[in-house]
Amino acid sequence: MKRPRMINRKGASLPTIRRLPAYLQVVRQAEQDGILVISGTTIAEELELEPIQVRKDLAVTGIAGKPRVGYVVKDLIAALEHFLRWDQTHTAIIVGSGHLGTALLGHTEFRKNGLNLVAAFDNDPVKVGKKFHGIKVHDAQELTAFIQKNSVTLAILAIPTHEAQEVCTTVVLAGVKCIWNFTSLKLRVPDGITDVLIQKEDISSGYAVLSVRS
Amino acid sequence: MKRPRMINRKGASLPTIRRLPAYLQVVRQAEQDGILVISGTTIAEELELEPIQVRKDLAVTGIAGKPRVGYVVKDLIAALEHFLRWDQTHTAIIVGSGHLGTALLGHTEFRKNGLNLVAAFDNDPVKVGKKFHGIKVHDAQELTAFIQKNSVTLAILAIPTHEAQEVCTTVVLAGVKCIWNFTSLKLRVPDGITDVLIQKEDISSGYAVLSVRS
DNA sequence: TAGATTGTTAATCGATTAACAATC
DNA sequence: TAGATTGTTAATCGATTAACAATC
Repeated sequence: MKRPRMINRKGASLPTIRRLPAYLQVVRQAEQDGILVISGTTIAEELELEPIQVRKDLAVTGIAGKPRVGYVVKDLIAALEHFLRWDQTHTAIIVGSGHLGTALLGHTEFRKNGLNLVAAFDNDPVKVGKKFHGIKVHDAQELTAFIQKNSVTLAILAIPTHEAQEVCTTVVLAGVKCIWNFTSLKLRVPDGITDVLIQKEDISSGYAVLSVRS
Repeated sequence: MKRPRMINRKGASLPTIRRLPAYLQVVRQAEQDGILVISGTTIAEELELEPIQVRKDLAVTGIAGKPRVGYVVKDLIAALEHFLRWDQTHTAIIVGSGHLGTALLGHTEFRKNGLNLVAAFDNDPVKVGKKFHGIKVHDAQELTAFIQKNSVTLAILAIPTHEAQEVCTTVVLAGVKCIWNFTSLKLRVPDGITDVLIQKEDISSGYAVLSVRS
C-alpha cells in the first residue's frame, strides 16, 4: 500500500518549514536591535546558509522584498508568524510533569509563538495540585473532561514510554487533533480516526548524527 | 563562498542516519521478545515506512540479510550499533542542571547507546555538590580543568541562551570536539578551530511542522 | 517447488543551487 | 548611474521509489 506524500501548506517542503523558525528568530532579534530592513543575504550569513535558500524559503510566506534593499523587518516577522500560524493561539496541555515536562512548561519562547499551555497532568498524587511556572498540575484522571471542556487542540506527551500509547488513545478519543510526542514510542491512533497529527521529537536521531559524524 | 556538502561515513545520507535509531529500537525490542530473525518488511510495518527504504538504510551498516528470511536479529543489532558508534564509550558532560539538564541526566537510554555521562555543571551554588540521577553537579568554574583531566569528548549544553556562546567557547578551548546544543542560539567556534562538530537540537522546528500542518 | 525477501540497478521525484533578468 | 538584491526559470544534485534478478 502506498501512502501519499504529505503535502504542506502552499507547497512548502518539510525542510523549508523546519528552517522558518530560525529565520524568525534572526529577524525578531534584528527588530530588537532597531533594524527596519533586512536582506536575505544577512539572514543567510547569520545562520550559515546560502542566500538563495533563504530567499526561496521566505518566498513561501508570501512576503515580497525590495531589490537592493531586502525585506521590511516588521512585515517579514508578520509573514513568518502568519505562515507558521504562530499568530493564533493554540491551546495545549502537557501530560507528564517530570523534569522534561517541567522544562517544557518553563519554555517561555512557546508563548511568543502562540502556544498557550493551560494545564499539566500527572498521575503522581504528590505532584497533583502543585504549580510549575504558574501552570497547575491536574490529576491524569481528569484528562478527558479537561480536554473537552477547554477545547484543547494540542497534547504534549512527556511521560514514560510505557504510558505513551494509553495516553495517546485517551487524548485522541477526547478530541485532541495534534500530539507532540517526546517519548521514544511510535504512537498509533485508534482505528477509524484519521485526522490526528502526531509529531515525534526524536532525540536519538540527533545523537546518531553526532556520533556517526564525529 | 561555497561550503562543501557534509559527507557521512560510508555514504550514508543524513535522513538515513536519523532513521537508524528507530530501526535499532525495533530490533532490540524483537530481541527482547525472543525473535531471532526479522525482515525489513516487518520493521517497515512497525515504523510505517516503505520496506525498500528500510532495506536501503540497513545496507549502509554493511549487514547482509538472507532472501526469504530477513536479518539475524543479533547481527543486525551489532551492525547498527557499530555503524552508529554506539558500541564505543563516549565520555560526556552536561552543562546546566535545570529541568532540561536534569531530564537529560535521567535519560537512561543514553547509557545503552555508549553515552557515558560523567558530570554535570552549574553556576548556581545551591545546585553545586548535589547529585541528580547519581551524577554530581560541579561548579561551572571547574569546566576547563575537568574536561582536560577526564578527556571529555562531548559537551551537552542545557543552559540559558545568553550563556550558550560563552560556554561553547570555554569547552571548545578546553578540547571538546562535539557539542550537543539544546539552546536556541546558533553557536560559533573560536576562530582557527575547525574540527568541532556542533549538533543543534531544535525544538521550534518540530513545533513549526506541527502548527503548519494542523 | 512456490513464494517471500534481499540487494542491485534504473527511474522518478523533490530539494537545492545556479543563472540571470528585473528593479530600486 | 552602478551595484546589490530580489524573484523566477532552469539545471543539478541527491534521496526515494520502482523494477527485477538472485536466492533460500
